[in-house]
Amino acid sequence: MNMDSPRSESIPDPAVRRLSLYLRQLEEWHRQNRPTISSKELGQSLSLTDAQVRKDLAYFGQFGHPGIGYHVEDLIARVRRILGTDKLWNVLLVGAGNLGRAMMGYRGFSAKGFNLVAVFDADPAKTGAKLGNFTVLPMEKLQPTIQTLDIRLAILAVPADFAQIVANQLIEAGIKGLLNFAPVSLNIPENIATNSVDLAVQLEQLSFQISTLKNS
Amino acid sequence: MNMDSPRSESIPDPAVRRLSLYLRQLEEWHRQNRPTISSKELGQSLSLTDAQVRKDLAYFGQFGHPGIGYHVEDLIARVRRILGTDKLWNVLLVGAGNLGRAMMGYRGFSAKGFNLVAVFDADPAKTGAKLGNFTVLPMEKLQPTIQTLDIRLAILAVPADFAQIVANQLIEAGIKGLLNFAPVSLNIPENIATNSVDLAVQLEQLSFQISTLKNS
DNA sequence: GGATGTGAATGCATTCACAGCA
DNA sequence: TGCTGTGAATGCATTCACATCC
Repeated sequence: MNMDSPRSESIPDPAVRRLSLYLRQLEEWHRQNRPTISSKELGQSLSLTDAQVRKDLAYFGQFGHPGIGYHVEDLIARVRRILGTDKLWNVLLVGAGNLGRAMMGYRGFSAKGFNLVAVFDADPAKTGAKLGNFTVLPMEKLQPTIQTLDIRLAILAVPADFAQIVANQLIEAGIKGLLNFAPVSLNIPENIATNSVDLAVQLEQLSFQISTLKNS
Repeated sequence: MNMDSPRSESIPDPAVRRLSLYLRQLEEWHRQNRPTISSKELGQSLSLTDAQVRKDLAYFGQFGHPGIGYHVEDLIARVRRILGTDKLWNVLLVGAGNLGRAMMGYRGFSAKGFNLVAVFDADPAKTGAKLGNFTVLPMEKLQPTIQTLDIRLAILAVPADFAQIVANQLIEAGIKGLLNFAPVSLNIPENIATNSVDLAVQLEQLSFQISTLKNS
């Protein structure tokens, strides 16, 4: 069962976040038919040190070749395996508003191992409608759909006031990971993975940086 | 080496990120007419320790009252001042695709101190069209618009292949902060603030967490 | 020579624990 | 008593520096 994941619990969280960025960069080099890459180059492309890159990758195994670097195609496969995206994940979306429709239109999912397979909305005025390739389903269909399609990931694109309620419904229905776009802090059990993106928070961080970056 | 900005440079980045979350939570309590809040409660609402909250706020000043806590309305004003969102920021958007249109439709900007004032697209088929309240402008209008409206923040919602090019144009035209939704690592000068949101990266992180969270 | 992998050293961020104030 | 603000202690993450291998 447990082959080359020696110490899952001692891996720094920042290292895992960077792993996704390494992968994105590696895929770019792969498109350019670059066969091999050094930790130095990989680091430079993301403004990191070479040591940082090597240390990060070494948490998961020995993927490099001294004197040569990392084989791009091989490392991509390894990183995907680590992140769990070597297999395809079915994903559902709740919220057929502006943001939800943007998600439905996003063509980049499948290349990264994700498959948007169902869209829900609580508003009866929206359910039944055909938006792009999707028919918007009512919330009652949540549980059966999740089970039938073995969905573990959900994207939450509903108004702030409903986010916690819908999150509860999703977890109740068996979802294991939640990507939340509503500007609220969700109260989520320990065994459910969650991740939030708040547009206003992002802009605030820029505002702060600009306001305090006068002297350089 | 000795500079006269006492703490501006020694504030941990994670503390600044949490500041935005504190603000969001405080605003929620303010809507509920909660007059005062303790570091304990504020921490619990975000799964942080009370000491963490106090230490974070103390980087910026002494805002609390021993025995009582923090005055909600006052602290909101203080935090907004710190983040720079006590004044309104004009923001522009590049990219009138799916995601761009979602941004145009987002009603939550102004309450947080941001004002979307102009939308651009490189595609001549899109420029001139009226989308919602916005007329999509061609890229040639970038520089004059930025200067006329004193825009310092930009949201980048263009395809990956164009992100770097457009980023360069924006910086050239005087933009100081950049919120990038394209799945690429931008190469940006030191004195420009930047922040990225990559949907696939977010999902990958969830995938990893779920895959390695079996034992709990 | 050119590059990795990794203990050791450094540097940050978080937590502790307590003095001090309302 | 209840709560803040903060030095000191702890715990993590990053960087250094070098043995090792192609």
